[in-house]
Amino acid sequence: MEERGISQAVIQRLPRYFRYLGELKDEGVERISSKELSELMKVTASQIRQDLNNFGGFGQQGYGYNVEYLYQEIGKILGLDKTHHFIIIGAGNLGRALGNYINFERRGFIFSGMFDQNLDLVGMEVRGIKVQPMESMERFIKENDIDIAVLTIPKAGAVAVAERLVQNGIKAIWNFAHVDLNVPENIQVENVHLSDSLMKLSYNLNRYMRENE
Amino acid sequence: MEERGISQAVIQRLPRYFRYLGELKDEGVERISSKELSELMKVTASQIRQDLNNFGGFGQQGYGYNVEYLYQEIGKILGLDKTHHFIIIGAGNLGRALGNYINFERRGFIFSGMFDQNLDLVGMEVRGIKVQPMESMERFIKENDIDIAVLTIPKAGAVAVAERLVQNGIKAIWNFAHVDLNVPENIQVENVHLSDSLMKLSYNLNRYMRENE
DNA sequence: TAGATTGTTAATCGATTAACAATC
DNA sequence: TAGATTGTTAATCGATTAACAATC
Repeated sequence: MEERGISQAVIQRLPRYFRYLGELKDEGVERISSKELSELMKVTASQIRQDLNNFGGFGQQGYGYNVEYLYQEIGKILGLDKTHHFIIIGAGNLGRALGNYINFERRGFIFSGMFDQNLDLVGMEVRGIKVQPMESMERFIKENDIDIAVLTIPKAGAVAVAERLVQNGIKAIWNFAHVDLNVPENIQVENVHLSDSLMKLSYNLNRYMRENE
Repeated sequence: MEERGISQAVIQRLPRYFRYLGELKDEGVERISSKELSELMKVTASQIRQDLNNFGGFGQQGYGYNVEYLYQEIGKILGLDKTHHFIIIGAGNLGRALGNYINFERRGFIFSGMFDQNLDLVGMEVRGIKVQPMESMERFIKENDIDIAVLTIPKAGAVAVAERLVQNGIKAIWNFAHVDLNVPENIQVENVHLSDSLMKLSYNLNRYMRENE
């Protein structure tokens, strides 16, 4: 499990580079220097060069970076050249919203199955995928080469479901449940705690208001 | 606009403290030491004490922290004792999912209005709130004391809509559009870039797979 | 070639952890 | 009072920024 020593702070910035480079590419920009990119993204040129050099030298002295090439390379670093199949656990509003989001497919994430405890939702279709009962989950994971699970269920059941997912070979969990999962460290978990995010916004909003009236 | 010098890293951790304390409170736990809490949350006791002491001394030597009191105090720091009205711009799947999420009300965030460009969606109801056309937005914001806008529209229109929101007195934007907004610095923006989050998961998943086969 | 800009080392800054005196 | 645990200062660690030699 040899840690490659690249900090999560760096990883977190890669998708943003990827996004800006994608836009530059679409605009037909061929090359860009770290300085130009830094002005666009409002970060330091130093940081861009340091971040990229964690993964290799993608630029050329005196020239800068080739936009198309760098875009492709960051995509590879992020693993977007690979295909992963994912399932969504929880067919509520949020689960259905994510299931309907077609852009994930463009990045290699294939929506393959959806599950819910609530039998009223079973049979419902989301983008051509039929919601199945929880009992079918184990078998489905194994037979369909699923390695990512998206958890959009209430926090009460989330920890137990996460354990079941792991036992059946899930390698990564995108967790929208408002609870910290308890899984082995070789399982990748990415938390999206929406209410935490809203509370942070709330803090900043109230602090600003306090200071200004 | 005097900066109070509390880092966003600290702010980001507050909702998690709040969540754990809420659970302890519900379990009837009366007091807890930074050491016990640190074991529960898998952080250092030092960090907990440092974080809290940015806002004042909430504990007592030899005793620890009173759970109920600390919970309340963190809630106040986060501004959860105040009420804020928010609107959702974009009545697509994600917008509707957020509109249907009732827990925000419990924290003082009141879902007050919803808007969409698509006239097919106008008139639709989400939790008792009728979707209105974009033209009604300006007036609605002013007449209903709205200070938070949730942006769940495609990135193409997001930057322009954000500017309109700001012109009409919105103080904070919870941005789900996959683009960086360009608003004055006194406007609070909290980004939730879902695909960035998924790409980070992808990186970690692929790195782990690379290292293990 | 001269100019530009990278890759990388060194300096700085900030955040986390450790230690301990204060005190309940 | 003695023991426990905070609040806070000092030490360490890591991340960011600056500087510059290498090189296209």
